[in-house]
Amino acid sequence: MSVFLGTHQNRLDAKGRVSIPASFRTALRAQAAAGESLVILRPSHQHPCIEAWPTAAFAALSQPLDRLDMFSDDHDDMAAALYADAYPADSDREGRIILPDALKEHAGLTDSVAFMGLGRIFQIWEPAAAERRRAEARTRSRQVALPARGGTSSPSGNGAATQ
Amino acid sequence: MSVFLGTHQNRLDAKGRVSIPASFRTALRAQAAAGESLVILRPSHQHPCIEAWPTAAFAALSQPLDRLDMFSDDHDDMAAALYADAYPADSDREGRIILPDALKEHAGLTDSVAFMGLGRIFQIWEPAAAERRRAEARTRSRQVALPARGGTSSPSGNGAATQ
DNA sequence: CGGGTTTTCATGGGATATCATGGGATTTTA
DNA sequence: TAAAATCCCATGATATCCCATGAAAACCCG
Repeated sequence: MSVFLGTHQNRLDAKGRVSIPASFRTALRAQAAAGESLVILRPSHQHPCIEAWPTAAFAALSQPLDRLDMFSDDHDDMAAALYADAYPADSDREGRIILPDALKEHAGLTDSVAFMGLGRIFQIWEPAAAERRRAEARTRSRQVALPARGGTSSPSGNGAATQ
Repeated sequence: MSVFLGTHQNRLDAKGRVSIPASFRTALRAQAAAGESLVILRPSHQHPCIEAWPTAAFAALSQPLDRLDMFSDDHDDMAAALYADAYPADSDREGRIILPDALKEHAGLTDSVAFMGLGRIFQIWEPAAAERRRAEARTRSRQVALPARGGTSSPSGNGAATQ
């Protein structure tokens, strides 16, 4: 079920803390098991933003690794791609997290932060970049639907898709 | 099944609340599962108005995403287009909701609000804009009806859900 | 079918809880 | 030892919850 909806803007304070929006916080807490981190943060490979994964969803990403020989190059490559840039984050009592400097730089964050819900995960953006990204996604998502008409492309059936 | 019919006008009050018309409320409540939001609000991609989706209908929109590779650009675009501008809303005991500022601005809402039923969903408009839109739709639907002589356009109003 | 009663609806307001923001003290880490 | 992280507390704004009221709609009875 989708849980992260909408785009919410909060401030990054002088101590480098930012409040996770309450609805995202509630959704993360509902999914986090005892002793787990609240959320896993990693740089997006597609955009100048941070991806935020509930811990269970992130763990599910690593399941294909289990099928690889632990000493193979494939295993090593995937493990590096998955784990080496990922950071766990827990919030303080007020629901704030601290973002690692490398991730802040990747996303170009300075004083305000936009939390963009994508259903199963959310992304953390510089607010103006987030606005541009949403506009781009609206445009591109129309184009996604159209070329799949004849069923020739591998994303099947999304002529039915949407908006 | 319940459908959203008619156009109803209510006031946006000083606290930013507006009553969902009783018939729409009844239809939404009939469809909402326990623990679900009553309705999902998102900006229309075609008109200066807000689209209001029963949560189940909105969830159905996301099913095509499941068929895309989660790490593909197409998936990311559609997830952003679908979720990043969508906000869940629950009503208070009197059946009122609060509209997010971004959506109010998109629809140009100030003090009155028009709820326009479109069958499976409804739209929320500034009342004068709603009136102009209904007039335009009447004109355009006549034009559509004429070439559809062979019954090509009569299959289901799936135009309702899209931009 | 009309009049009276009851119920529902939309609107308004106040109290309380939550949220986001800010700051200081203490502890941990490099 | 200094910087960073964590913990704790406070506050204004907003959302949520609760209650009231007049108008309109629905209902009932003769």
